[in-house]
Amino acid sequence: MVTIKEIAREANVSPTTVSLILNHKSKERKISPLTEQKVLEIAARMGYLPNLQAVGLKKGGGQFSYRILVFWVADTRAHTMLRFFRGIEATIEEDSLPFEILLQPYKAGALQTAMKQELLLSCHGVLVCNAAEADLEYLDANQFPRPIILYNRYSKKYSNVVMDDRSIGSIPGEIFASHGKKHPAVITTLPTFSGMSIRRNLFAYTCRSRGMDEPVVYCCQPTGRSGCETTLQLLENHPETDCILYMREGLALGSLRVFSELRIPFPGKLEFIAIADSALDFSEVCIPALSVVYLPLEAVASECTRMMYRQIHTAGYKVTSKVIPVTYIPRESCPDKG
Amino acid sequence: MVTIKEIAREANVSPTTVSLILNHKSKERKISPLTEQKVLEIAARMGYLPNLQAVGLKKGGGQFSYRILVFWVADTRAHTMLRFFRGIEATIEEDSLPFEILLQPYKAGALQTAMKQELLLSCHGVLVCNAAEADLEYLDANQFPRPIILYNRYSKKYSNVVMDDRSIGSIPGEIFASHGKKHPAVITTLPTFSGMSIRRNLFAYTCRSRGMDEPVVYCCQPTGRSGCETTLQLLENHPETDCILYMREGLALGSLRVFSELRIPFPGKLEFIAIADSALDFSEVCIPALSVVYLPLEAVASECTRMMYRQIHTAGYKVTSKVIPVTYIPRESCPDKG
DNA sequence: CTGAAAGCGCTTACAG
DNA sequence: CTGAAAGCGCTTACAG
Repeated sequence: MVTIKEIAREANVSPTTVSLILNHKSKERKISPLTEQKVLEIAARMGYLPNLQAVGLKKGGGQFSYRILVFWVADTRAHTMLRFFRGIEATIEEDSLPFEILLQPYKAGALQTAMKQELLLSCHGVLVCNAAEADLEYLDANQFPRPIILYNRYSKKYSNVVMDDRSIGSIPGEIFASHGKKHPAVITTLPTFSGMSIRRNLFAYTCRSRGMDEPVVYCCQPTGRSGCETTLQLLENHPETDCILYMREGLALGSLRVFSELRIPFPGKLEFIAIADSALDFSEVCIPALSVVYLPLEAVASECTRMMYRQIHTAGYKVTSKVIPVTYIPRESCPDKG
Repeated sequence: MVTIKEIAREANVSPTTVSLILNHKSKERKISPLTEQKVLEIAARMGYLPNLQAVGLKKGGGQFSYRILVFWVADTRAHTMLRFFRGIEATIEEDSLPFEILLQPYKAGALQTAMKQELLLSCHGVLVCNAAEADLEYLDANQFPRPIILYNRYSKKYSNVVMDDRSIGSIPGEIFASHGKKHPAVITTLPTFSGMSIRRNLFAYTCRSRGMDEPVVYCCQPTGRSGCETTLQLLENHPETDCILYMREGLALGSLRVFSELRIPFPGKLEFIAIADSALDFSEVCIPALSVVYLPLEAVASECTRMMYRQIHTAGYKVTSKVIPVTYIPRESCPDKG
């Protein structure tokens, strides 16, 4: 990076003069227009950019806040992250935390590439979201200069906040069982983290232990259209299906068209529940309105934020894990029985 | 902020020792455990936090990238911002730009509060999104130390990238007219920026000039539920309505329940078009699938990003304005006529 | 086991 | 109109 000094040398003036000119103080300090012109030209030619750290160190004096780096995967889970972020923002405001949130996108499984040493040093704390198994292994195998908290991933080494994956899976199972259902199905995307498998396993386990069939599992792309097509396949291949668990809200929303076209009534023989990971307020007005296991993303975000504050402030803060409970919201797709 | 020096004084050791201890180098440098303990304790008690700017200045040597601050309003427009962000990320990757994107939420109309001098100095460029009128006035009335680009707002003072608001309004008008519609309606939220008014005005203008009625306008909250209720009211009060423009996609999605319950068929007498500002891929599978004026958020983001790069790199870069065209996508709610 | 000193890149009070 | 020098808070090679 070119510095003010190099420009000064090139222009045959002092660093002081260069600094003044670059900060638009030529007028008030009466720098000659010629000098100004020359310096500006050279700065542009050399591609000068201020070193923000030096500027900050000199001007800011102290700092105003803690910088938190949030690593998140920029893929279809974007809607989820949105609620998560709003949860962080809300908590920062609520607790008047001096936090500055910096987003750092990364590719699933490539956390290692994104977690540069210099990047870590430029923040006070790190929140890792959506870590894949490979990412967790990387975290486990290395030491880092700043405190790290995991969102929705289990860990022995790092503090973490998770949702109650077991309940997320068992609740729909219990409900379908109590409604006398026998032939369950699951529509899911490829699992992106272990929690998804836990949810599915607990659903299957609950179904079995309540005397239902082993759930039929259909896997699709994370789009509404794919949810739609997959649901159609499921119903063609397994017409006996009487209850469906959608592992993502978007898949359930996509499927509505199928139910409408096949004239499947709600309430009726078929019931379904979706795990609602999105920010859509649309699930309550669609037809049928979705029964959902509502993921408490804001609560998780809030806990992550507060845990981070404690972690940064408390020397020798111990690894802690917090499980946030989930809510079930019955609506038309699986109405409560009196 | 407490510094390493102050801790050193308090602990009766040198700053060097404190630095070593705080950087977990006690072992390799054989600092006595007593000293370590003492310093750690004092640091914790005094609430020490490293000054990242100083750390960065010393360690990083140079910098690795340009830091861009994105001011955005954390409200219901969150979905829009999501697509916008992905557009930025995609362009950064595509062009291999050395950009670091920092999100700075702010409240509509309170940009002034968020735009602290120290914050601006800590970045290389600023992208202001969702500015309200008051925010634009603030920007116009003041000078800033870093280049500023406006997203989707017109300005004489700052470079900006806007969507073609006139077409966004006129396209639906032209289409309804060509389908022989006579009684248009608009369902909107309160306008949050001048572009929304332009869209509405152009729609009304197009309707009038094509011999249709003046559009009936209904205003609602930015939720699916409110869109649903408002549509019901509209149809009760104005049963003659034969075409509707929804100013937000979420309002149209919310209204689907009404059409279904009133057994209004598509295709049929009634047609509607939505301005699609969201990231939902759901509009193509809902019933009826939505005809939309699709806002080119990714293209806008891409242009903002590239413009920022030029702005930062080119001394004396002039104020430029770029208009991004929109696309119309016909679907079931307003099918194309042969 | 510990410390004095140099220096990262900038800004600014002061001197000329 | 311009420059020499101090200093922001840290890290680290070097000396002891």
